[in-house]
Amino acid sequence: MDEGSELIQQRIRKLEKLRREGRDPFPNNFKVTHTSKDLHDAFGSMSEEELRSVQETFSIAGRILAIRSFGKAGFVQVQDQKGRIQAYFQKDVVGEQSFQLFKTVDIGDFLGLEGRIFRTKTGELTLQVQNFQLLVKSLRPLPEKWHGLTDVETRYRHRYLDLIANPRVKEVFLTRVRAIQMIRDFFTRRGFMEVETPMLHPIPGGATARPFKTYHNALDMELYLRVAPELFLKRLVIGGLERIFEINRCFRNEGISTQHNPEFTMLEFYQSYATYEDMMAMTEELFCSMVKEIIGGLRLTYGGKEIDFTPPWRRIGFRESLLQSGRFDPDILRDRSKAIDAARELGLELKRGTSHGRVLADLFKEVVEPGLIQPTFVTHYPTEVSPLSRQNGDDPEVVDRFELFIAGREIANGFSELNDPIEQRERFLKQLSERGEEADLVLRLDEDFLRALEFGMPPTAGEGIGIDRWVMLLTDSPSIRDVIFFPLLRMEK
RNA sequence: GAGCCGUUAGCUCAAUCGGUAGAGCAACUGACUCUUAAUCAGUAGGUUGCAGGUUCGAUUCCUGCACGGCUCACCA
Repeated sequence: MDEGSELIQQRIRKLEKLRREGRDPFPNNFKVTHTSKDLHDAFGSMSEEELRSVQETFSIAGRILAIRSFGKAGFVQVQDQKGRIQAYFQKDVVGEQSFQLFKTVDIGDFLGLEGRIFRTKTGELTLQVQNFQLLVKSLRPLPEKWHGLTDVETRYRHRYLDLIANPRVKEVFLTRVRAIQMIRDFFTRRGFMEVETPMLHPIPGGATARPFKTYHNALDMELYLRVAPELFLKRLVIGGLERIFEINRCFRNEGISTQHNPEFTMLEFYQSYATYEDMMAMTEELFCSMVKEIIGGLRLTYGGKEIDFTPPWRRIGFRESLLQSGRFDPDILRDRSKAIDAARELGLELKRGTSHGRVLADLFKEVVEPGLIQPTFVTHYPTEVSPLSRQNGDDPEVVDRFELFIAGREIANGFSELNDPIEQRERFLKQLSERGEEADLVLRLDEDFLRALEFGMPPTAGEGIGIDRWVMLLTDSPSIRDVIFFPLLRMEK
């Protein structure tokens, strides 16, 4: 603690004075009967005359956000989890001794308040305090009330201050919680079982991203934090769990940006005897129900752009989308070198595996993706960039896969699962040879997964949805850090 | 990892051309029994992110570092 700080010293002196007077500055015997919201809900529409007949007393507790005090009376604004309410202290009502205590409380302290409800001259619903207790003496001054807390570093590092000072922040996280709850309900109602699979993977798989490495002492074993749950969820499908979903953290040791946090939350779900087309239909249904429930309609505004979720959403083939951009010679689809030329013209670096499909995917990312503002399913990606997807029956060069784009970002990725173990092994091997130079990618053949596949996986479709990015859309948040309580930051000095 | 921008009182922000670092809120003292950015009078609060350099003199100019933001790259 910065013991030199005068403000903290003052408060410590107050705390010591309370102790000397025999008052506990941190008691825990106060019983709460109501929240601020309970009172607003019950009495918010009643006039002062009507309130006069309410003789009941209410006990609420919360943190003081503002004090407006006079000689022998005073108002405080108290905040609890559900909101804020004003309380009125009068010397004549609470008594001389209690009023002296009231005079010493600070912004930031917690109070337990008991009293009647009334409406002030200016019309504000207010608790007329009859008895109260200091519940917590706060030792540090809160951010200023009018401008609030805007310093982003403080907001992220000390999220509690952000939550206290900026009511909007609580709403964002409330929306996040509601969205996740709705996803659970959606899948549970459809007979999906929620499961948990390992975070610690001996071989990282299910996505091509750099993993975090860790180590288990007793087993003397290197482990990786999972980059995706996919391969373990499929093992469960092989075990006969036909409908499963998991909502949990994934970890990728990549750069940090407004759309990337090293740990993020992903929903993955799998349904046997379904196809990628069923997944698209389900995604539409899931997202529309959430938007309707949370926004109250099918249109929302993100970053000033209106996004319309009215189904059916646009669907376009991956290759078609490249041609429709009007930026490319159609031959890029047939001729790998033409595709590479097009990429060079755009100034793209092609250091990764430069398979034809990879190059086309890079062109797509550069040219098509940013323009996909309205919800759009892009289907039939090149097989070369989709190592876990089932090939299309008519054209083995592409897979039965889609990605959902909204506001120029990838939100979901789903496909009919590849369940041919021989083909899967070949795809893995191809992937390994393509990326062999990139040693730190730690790609290894997951023999255990391949063995499981050899026992037979029912035809299945699966999908992954980035929850954080979806919540960004629902809450009009420009940065992923606005929807994660504690985004990763460098250590403070 | 690269580029650009930022860092001044607890919070939000000023500070002319390089010339003694200010305000509002918060805090402290006093007045005030319906305020709500309460009001009024007064007081205190600073190693200007850190370390160097230039200069008679640096918040200001230069270099390095730290942390943050945005953009790019890697990825989802």
